Amino acid sequence: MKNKEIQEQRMKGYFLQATKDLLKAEGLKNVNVRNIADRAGYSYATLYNYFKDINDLVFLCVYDFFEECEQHVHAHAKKQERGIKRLRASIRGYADFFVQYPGIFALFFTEDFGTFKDKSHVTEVISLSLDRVCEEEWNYCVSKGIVKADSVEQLKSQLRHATLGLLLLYINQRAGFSYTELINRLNLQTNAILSSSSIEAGPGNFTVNNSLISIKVK
Amino acid sequence: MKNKEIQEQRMKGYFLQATKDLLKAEGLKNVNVRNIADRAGYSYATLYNYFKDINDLVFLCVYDFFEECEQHVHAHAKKQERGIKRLRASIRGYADFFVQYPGIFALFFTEDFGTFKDKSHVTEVISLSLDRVCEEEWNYCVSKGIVKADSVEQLKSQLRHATLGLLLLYINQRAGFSYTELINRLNLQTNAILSSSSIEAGPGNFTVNNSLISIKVK
DNA sequence: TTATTTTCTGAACATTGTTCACGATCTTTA
DNA sequence: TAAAGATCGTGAACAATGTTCAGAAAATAA
Repeated sequence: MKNKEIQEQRMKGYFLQATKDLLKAEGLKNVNVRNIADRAGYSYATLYNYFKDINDLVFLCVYDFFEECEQHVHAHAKKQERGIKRLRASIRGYADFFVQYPGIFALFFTEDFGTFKDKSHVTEVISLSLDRVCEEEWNYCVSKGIVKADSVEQLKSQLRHATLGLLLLYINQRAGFSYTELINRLNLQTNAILSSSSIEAGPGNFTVNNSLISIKVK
Repeated sequence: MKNKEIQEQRMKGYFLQATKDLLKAEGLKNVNVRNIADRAGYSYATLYNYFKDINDLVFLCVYDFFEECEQHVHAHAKKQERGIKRLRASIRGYADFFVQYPGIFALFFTEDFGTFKDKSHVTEVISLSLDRVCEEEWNYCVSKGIVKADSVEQLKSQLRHATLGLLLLYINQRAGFSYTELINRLNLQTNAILSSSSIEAGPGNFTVNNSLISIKVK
C-alpha cells in the first residue's frame, strides 16, 4: 500500500515538473494537456489518472512557484543592509521575478480558477505573496523602531496593491513604457509609500525633500 | 460609394453591440464568434467579412465601455460636493463599474491582445482610464489650491495602481473578502494616498488623526 | 502459466477560432 | 428587361484544445 502511494506521488511529480518547465519557458498560453504530457513522457490521457483536470494541475504549481519567488527575492535582497533598504530591494526582486516569468504572473493573478477546488489555500499564498517575501524585513523594521507597529498592515496593503497594479499594466502590455521606466516608477512609488509618517527618519534610509515627486534615493 | 460605407458601419455596429451585450451579460469567457453572431443575427462566418478576427472586434468595445464607465462615474460622483470628496466618489464609482462588469475588467486589463493591431490607442485609454474619469476633478482641486500642481501626477499614479491592484485581487477572486470589505479597503487606501503632504488641510476634506491606520472620513 | 487488477493509450467527441468555396443577392450594362 | 459580373452571407471543414472512454499493455496475484 505504501509503494502505490510513492509511485503515485512520483507520477504527479513528473507532470508537475513538466507543467512548471513549460509555463516558465513558453508562458501560460502554451500550457495544454498535450504539451505537458509530451514533456512528462506520457500520453495526454494519462494525466487524467492523476489530476481532475488541467486547472488542478496548473494551480498546484503555485506553491512551488511561490517558493521560487521567495528565494529569488532573498538572493536579491540580502546584498542590501537590513531595514528599509532591504525592504525596497525585496519589492524590486518580487517585481523582477514576475517580469521574468509573465506566465507565473498570469497564473497567480489573472487565470480563472475554473473548477479548481480548495482555492482558499492557494489564494492566500497568492494574495499575500508580497507580504510573505517581505515578512522578515517588516519584523526587523518594527523591532528596530524603524516602522510603527500600528502602521505595518496599512503599509503592506498599500505596497501590495500599488506593486500589483503597476505590474499588471506593465506585464499585460497596457503601459507604454520600458523595463527601465518600470523600475523607475516602482522605486518612486515604493518610496512615496515608505516615506509616510509611519516611517521614522533615519540616516541612510532615504532622503525626501518634502515633495512627493522628487524623491532622491541615497 | 457612400451607401457602402454606411452599410458597412451598420453591420459592424450590429456585431459590436452584440459583443458588448454578451460581455456585460455573460462575461468574457462566453464571448465567442458563434455567440456573437447569433445575437447579431448572422452566421459566424459573416463576422470575418467585417473584422480581421475576434480580438479586433472585442478590443474595439473598449472605447464604448470607457465612455460607459465615464458616465457611470460622473452620475455617481456629481452628488458629492466638488473637490476631494468628489474625487473619492469618482474612484469609488470606477471600482463599482468594474465590480459590476468583471468581463469588462478582464478585457481592459488581463485579456491578451493577440494579433490586435494599433493597440497603442486602446492601451492609452485603458491605462489612463482612472485618470481620465477623474481629470475634471483633479483640475478643480489644483485650481482651488487643494492639491499642489507638482504632486498631481504622482497622486494619479499612486491611485491608479493601488486601485487596480485591489480590484485585481477582488475581481479575480484572489482576495477572500466581501464587497463591503472591498469598499472599506478602497476607502482606507484612497484616504491614505490623498492625505499626503500634497493635499492642503481644509474644513470638510477629511479628518486624519495622524496615524495611517485610523482615518475617519467625515 | 494463467487470471485479475492496474495503468496507459489513442480514438473520439465537444468547443472555439478561422478559412474557403459556393450560392444568394444586388449592381451594372447591353 | 435580362444577362453578366460583383458583392455578401453561409455552412462545411480544418486546426487546436479539454475531456471521456473502451480497450491494449503491463504489473500483480493465483
